[in-house]
Amino acid sequence: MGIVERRERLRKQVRTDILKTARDIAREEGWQAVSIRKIAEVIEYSPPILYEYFDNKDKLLETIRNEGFSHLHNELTRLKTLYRSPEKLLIEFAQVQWKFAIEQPEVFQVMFNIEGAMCQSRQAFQVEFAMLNNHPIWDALAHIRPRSADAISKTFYEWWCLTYGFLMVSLITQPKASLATFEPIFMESVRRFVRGLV
Amino acid sequence: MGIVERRERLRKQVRTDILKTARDIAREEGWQAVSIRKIAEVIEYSPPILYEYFDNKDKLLETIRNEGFSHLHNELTRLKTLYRSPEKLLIEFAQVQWKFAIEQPEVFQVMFNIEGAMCQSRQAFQVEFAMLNNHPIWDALAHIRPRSADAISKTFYEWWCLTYGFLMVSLITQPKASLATFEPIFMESVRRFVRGLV
DNA sequence: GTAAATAATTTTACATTGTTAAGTTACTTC
DNA sequence: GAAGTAACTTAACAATGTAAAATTATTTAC
Repeated sequence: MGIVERRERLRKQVRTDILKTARDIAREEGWQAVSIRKIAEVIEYSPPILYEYFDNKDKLLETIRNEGFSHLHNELTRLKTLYRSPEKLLIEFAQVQWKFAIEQPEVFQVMFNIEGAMCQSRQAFQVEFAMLNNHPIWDALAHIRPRSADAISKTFYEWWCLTYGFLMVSLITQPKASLATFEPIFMESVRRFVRGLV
Repeated sequence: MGIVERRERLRKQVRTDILKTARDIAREEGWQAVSIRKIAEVIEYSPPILYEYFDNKDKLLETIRNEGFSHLHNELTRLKTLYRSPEKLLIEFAQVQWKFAIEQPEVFQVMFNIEGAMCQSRQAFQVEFAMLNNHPIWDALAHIRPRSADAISKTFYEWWCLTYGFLMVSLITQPKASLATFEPIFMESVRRFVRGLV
């Protein structure tokens, strides 16, 4: 009997719709405008239905945040298979980060609690910024200049502050239309950082 | 008759109390917890009184944001009188920025719409990031390495992305208790940036 | 010193929010 | 088709920003 499967498929679809709708509203009107009721209206269900899929609004945002971080992480591991040179990997990944932040600003906003997005869970940060080896970026830095784990961890942290920091400042302070102007400045900063590593 | 003056003084005091209370609540419980009613309760007035002092909640936050930016700007001009060397000025100002962000995180949060703070007005950014000469930082960069105005403006922007970006990433992703750990990393990044300018 | 005028403040109200509990409808199984 | 279960909605609560109306306190004019 495919009844259970059909139900499961439907559930999955509704869940995806909820997440997509939240992102859509956020992109159009900002995260302050995202409410359970508005999402419910768009997906044509009553508001309490959302609580069948997410414990609360915070967990919904947490899901979007985690998807954002794991999307970038997947891109990073994909790039690792493409480029042997650690320098190239860093630069290409920075490019991917920029593209992601510009194309999906509403996800980036949730990832870092900026511009009205607010998610309590700090779990994603502990994963992203864990200063352990075996992270592709950490490895790349270690390959470019082998040093003590502590020294590399420091550079690892500087990397995230440079890339994510640049993106945050740009997304927060610049009007959307003029953002493209800053991409070359960003990429040049990244290249200088990579050059300065040796 | 000093009646008008007395009233004016009282008004000023209440206004200050409102701003201070907002910051206090934000520091203790975060900006999501700051509500007109809660502020009113603390200053022992009914909620609508707040609208005699600020058009709305957004304007209240805008005031805190502007005060934050002008405080830093004042510190910068103060430092300019203390240090002749532009390199020294940059490094000392970075130190002031760090101190400010750590000691008054709730103000920093409003300045950049992070961690639940949300203020629509972008006015402060236009002032802070206006790539014009006569800004102490812009001047310092121009003195360290004289170039075209465009080239300096680019570096000027990189400066803000480095300093504010580093602070944002740190404030957002790190638990308050461990923030102190990152100060030397921040300062080293700034020094490398300054060294790299020549 | 009292009445009128004005300023200061509060009470009441409305729409919107997240979220829960109770109720209802639709579907599946026997 | 009846019983049981899953899916869903309605109604409700407390908290929010904010406006209008009502009230109280203070000042001014006589």
